[in-house]
This record gives sequence, structure tokens and C-alpha cells, in this order.
Amino acid sequence: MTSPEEKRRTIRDVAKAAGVSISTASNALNGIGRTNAETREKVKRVADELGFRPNALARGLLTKRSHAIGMLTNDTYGRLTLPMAAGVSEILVDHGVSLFLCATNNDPRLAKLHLDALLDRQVDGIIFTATRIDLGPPPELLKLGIPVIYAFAQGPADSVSFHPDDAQGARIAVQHLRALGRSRILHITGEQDYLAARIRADAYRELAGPSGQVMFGDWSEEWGHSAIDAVYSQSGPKPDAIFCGSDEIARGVIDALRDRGVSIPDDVAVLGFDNWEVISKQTRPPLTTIDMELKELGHRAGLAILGLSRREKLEPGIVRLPCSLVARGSA
Amino acid sequence: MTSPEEKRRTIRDVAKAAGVSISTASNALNGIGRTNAETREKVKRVADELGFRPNALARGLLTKRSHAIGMLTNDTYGRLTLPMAAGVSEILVDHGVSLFLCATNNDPRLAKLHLDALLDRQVDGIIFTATRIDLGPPPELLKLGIPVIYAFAQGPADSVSFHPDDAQGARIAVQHLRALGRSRILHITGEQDYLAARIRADAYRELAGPSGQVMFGDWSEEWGHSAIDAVYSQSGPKPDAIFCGSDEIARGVIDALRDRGVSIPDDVAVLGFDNWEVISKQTRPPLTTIDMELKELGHRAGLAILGLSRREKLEPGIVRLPCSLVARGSA
DNA sequence: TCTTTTTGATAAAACCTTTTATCTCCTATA
DNA sequence: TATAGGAGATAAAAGGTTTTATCAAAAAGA
Repeated sequence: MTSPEEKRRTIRDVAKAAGVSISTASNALNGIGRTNAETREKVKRVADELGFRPNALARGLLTKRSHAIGMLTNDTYGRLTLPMAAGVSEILVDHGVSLFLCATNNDPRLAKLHLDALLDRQVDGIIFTATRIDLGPPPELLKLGIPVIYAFAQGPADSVSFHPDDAQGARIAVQHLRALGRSRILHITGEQDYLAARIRADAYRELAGPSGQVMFGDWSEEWGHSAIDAVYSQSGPKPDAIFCGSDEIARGVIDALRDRGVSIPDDVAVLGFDNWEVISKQTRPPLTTIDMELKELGHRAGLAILGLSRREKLEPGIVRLPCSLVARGSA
Repeated sequence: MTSPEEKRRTIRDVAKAAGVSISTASNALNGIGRTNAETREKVKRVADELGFRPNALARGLLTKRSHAIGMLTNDTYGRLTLPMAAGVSEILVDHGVSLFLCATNNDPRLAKLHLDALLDRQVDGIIFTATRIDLGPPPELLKLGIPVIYAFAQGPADSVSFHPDDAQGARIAVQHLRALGRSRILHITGEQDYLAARIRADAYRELAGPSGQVMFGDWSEEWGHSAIDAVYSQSGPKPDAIFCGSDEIARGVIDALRDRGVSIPDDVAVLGFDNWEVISKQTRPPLTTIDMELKELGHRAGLAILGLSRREKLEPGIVRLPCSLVARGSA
């Protein structure tokens, strides 16, 4: 059904059809310069009839703005990346800017390859995202001379980064549990090596006081299980609420508690982190959890790179965007 | 640390520095035309020293090939899309082709917007992907006059599509269970409305014979649960193996069986579909499941669109790529 | 009526490559 | 020696747009 290679219309065709010069056509279509309202309308109408669409390559070549930006990400199966990419794309498309997706798969060779390609394509800016906020970009990215925004990743000192507000997220989690009347709150989280884990743990400790206990492990469901086993195999008072560092951990915790006949949330309230729906909606009871608002983070990163590409100045530093609490049945 | 707006080197700079004409420089760098080996080397060396990188916009404008392709997808949180996109990107980057990611979020307005942008950018082709194989593209895509490949989506009759081989996937699943000595195999799957579900169910029935029973429901963990409840609440012989239509369903099935004290895989073997690791690795026991090889599917789609963009002819029709069985503990 | 502004339109340059058609040497052949 | 052919290099055109400088005509001012 595809039409057989019909030549694309150029502005030259429009000009001829409208009986004006190329420059008049250009001026009319872009609404700049001095043009008679009547001719302007006519040119626009003709362009519409012909189905004229300006060649972005030619335009970019001249204006030195490609209206494209690149997104460099180190992960592939991106439960973190994709929501952000969607947010970025949503903002950009409304500004006529397109998004190059570059998955480096943590391979420096691939990163270099993609970076070179982006430069060749004269992208107006690059968004670097990672799977953890303390992961930096490939070193080549730093000396590029084009704008870079860091989203869910670590940028150099003079750069602009967007992170979820992990501390605030932890605080609303603990406050929620407090409001439910819980006082013996335990924090089971992932690897201490992760900055996000440490930030959340610190915020938790500040609210929970000296009785606050943090168990670092890894980010797996398995760890949630064994952490509960450990807690219940030793004597002493048991927690009446557990704040988990991820939904996966929370799922392990819930399963282990159920195995022991502990009622959720009556005996122990359980709270997750991530709002990864495939997990949080499927636990029994469904998981109350913290949402990092990754799409909104993408929106902000998109707006920021648009600003930078227009040579606007942005305050350097880390912008921390608030997390929200999604109440389901577990707390 | 970003260097202050140093002008980009053009081929003109290279030519001047090497003491040759622009056309000689171009010929030398691209290794075409008649050029003395000596000058060729010199030009290349100089270009390297200057850090010259050809402007893809100018090149594309002239050659009418942008070396960019667009990927249009209807989903955002893409557990299906991202692996495919990664596969596509992996192939393309090695051919110097970049990938525009366009998430339409099932919104026709957005689809149109993205499509227009892709056309403006003179992409060499488009890959359309969806979340189910029986979902078609936005109608505008059909009358575009540029190459289109359909991956995990439904294309028109004269198009080239890549699908997982659902029938073969179902067959190796049943064969695996058979090889374990199981004879009373039950199939619990998702919505009958999905073509993939029907294809798998048909293939299953063919192998399982008249005793083969299919339970359609939805794709949720919850459904796995209630399906098991239904099976065990009625009298009669119980299955000794269950082939599930998704890992999520399988997880529900496994949990429900465990609740009833049924041993897996000794009493009942359970087999999933998707190999979505966040689920399949975390069930107890870990889930034996069918992998649709989405990355490979992306590879093939990438190669195909590269071929089409070079005006090679491709046999129209649906190419079904084999699934593989990933053995873990549950079957 | 003559000069100055303003309005509207245009030709041409520019962006950076690739490619075609020429041009100049040089070597080999008659 | 004269000529044909080939190697190596180049000037110039082309691609589609934006933008600057220029120009003509109409309107305003003196």
C-alpha cells in the first residue's frame, strides 16, 4: 500500500506553487520577517495542500540546532530507565525535539560509539541516566562542550542532576508507620554500598531514634526472607512495622511473615520502596510503598536539557524531587 | 570542565591543514575515488589530530540517508519493548545507525506527532513494536513510503513482521513436561482475546490430546491463584504438571500450590512463560520457563530494517523466531 | 513636487558534505 | 616525437533550508 517513492516536497515547490520567492515562503511559514498577512496565509495554505514538511537535516545544518537530544543509559532492561525515558520523551515531543536512545549496557566501547554518533548528529544535549544515583558517566562525556543533564546518576560538581529525594521518601514512610501507631519500626534494605540505601537509612535513623535498627543486605526478595528468619530466630521484642528498601525485599518479607502466621498489617505493617507495580500490586495484601515519581523526574530532566540547549543558565547542583506514598493494604 | 564552545572542525579545516582540496580530503577519508596512498594516509592522520568528525546532518542532506531509524512503541513501561530496543540498538550502532525512541503511550495524537517528527528527520526506516502481536500500527504509518518492520506487532499483509514462535514455545514446554514423565498436564493462561494465548493453547492441545484442558483468564498472579483454587475445589484427578501462560500466572500458581502443601516439582511440575527474571528467579522453587528471546528478535528486526533501508528486497510475511527453555527448579 | 520612511518581497550567501565533471601531469605506446 | 591513456588532484554543483543585504514600490512627510 506504500506509495511508490513520491518525491518529497521542498520549500522550493511551495514557493513556486504560491508564486513567491523561496525566502518569502520561508518567512511566511516561520512567521518572521515582514510579510503581508494575505501572502502569509496563502503560502501556509499551499504548503498544507502540498503536504510540505521542512527537512530537519537542512534546517539543523544551518541553524546549528538539531532539535534532537541523546539519552545515554547504562542499563538495558530498565525498570528505572524506561519510565524516565517516557517522561523525557513526553516533554520533548511537545517541543518538536526527538530523543536518541543509547543503551551502553555498561560497556565503555559501546558508550564511546554512541557518544561519537550523538556528536556526529549534532545533538543539542545529552541526558545521562544510570541504575543508581552514585554511578558516574563515561569520562568522555565530561569534556564534550555540549550540555549534559544527569538524571538518577552522579554528575560532576558543576553539573545539574536530578535525583529522587530518598531522605524525604524514607521520612514519609516512617511518618506513615508512626501515624498508624507503630513504634518498633525495623528497616530492611539493600546493599550499604549504594548511596541511596545509606541516605534512606540515615533519614530513617533520625526519625526512629536510637531504637532504630537497620539491616543491610542485597536488593533481592531472598534477602527479605532471610532477614525475617534472622529477626524471628532471636529472642527479644519483635517489630510491629517494617520499612523495606525495595518492593522486592518487601515481597520477601511479606512471604516470610505469612509463613510464620504473622498477620499483615495487623501484627506487622510492611512498607516498600519503588512502587514497581508488577510486585507491589501482587503481594498479599497489596503493598503500601513509596513511589519515586520517575516519570516526573524525566519531565524535569527534559525541561532542564531544553533550557540548557537554549543557552539558559541553570543553577548547578542536585535537585531532589519528592517521593509520594501509595497506600495499599500492607500498611 | 566543559571546554568553552570550541568550534567544531569541518572537512575544510582538515583539507587546509593537510594542504589538499576539500574533495581530495573527502575522497581520502571515505576511501573512494582515486587517491594516492600517501596523501590518503596524511589526510587521515591530520583529521585524527584535529579530532574531525563529519557532520551527519550535512552528509544526510546530500546522500538522502540519515542513518537514523525510528522505533515506535505503544507502551511505556516496557518489559517487552526495552529488551527489543536494546537488541535493535545493538545491531544498529555497529552499522553507524542511531535509534529514535518514540513512546506513543497508545495515544493517537502522540503517535502522529512522533511520526511527523521522524519523517522530518528523514529516518531511513521505522520499526513498529507493540505489547501484543495482534496490535496494529497507527493507520498513518501504512501510507508513508518509507520502510517499516513490525516486531511483536501486527503488520499488513505485504509487510515483514517478526514474532516469537508461540506455538513452538508451547511445544517445547509440553515436551519438557512429558520428558519428566508427566501425563496430566493443565494449561492456565491469560485472556483468550490475545492471539498469542490462542496460538499457544492450540499448540498445547495438539500435543496434550483430548485430555488437555485450557483455562483462560487474565495475565495476573491473582488469576494463577484462583485457577488453582478452582481446580482443587472440584473432585477428580489432579494434574501432575501445569504449563502457565506467563511467569506472573505461574507465580500465583506456585504460591497457591504451596499454600495447599503441594510439593513442587515433585507432586506438580510448574512451567512459566516469559522468563521475566524479577519473577522467575524469585519464586520458590525458581521457575522453569520459556524465554521469547526478545533481544534476538530486536537483532533480527534491526538487520531487517537495515536491509530495507538499503533497498534490499525482503520476503514479506511473519518470521517466527524460536523460543528457548530455561530450566530452573520448578519443572 | 520632491524626499524620506515603511512595507513587502527577493537574490544570494551560508551551513558542511559528497560527487561529477575537469584539468594537469606523467608514462606508455605507436 | 606525437599521441593516447591513466593517475591524481580539484573546482564546482548539489542538497533544502534560514538569514542577511538589497531592491522596488507605496505611503508619509516637507
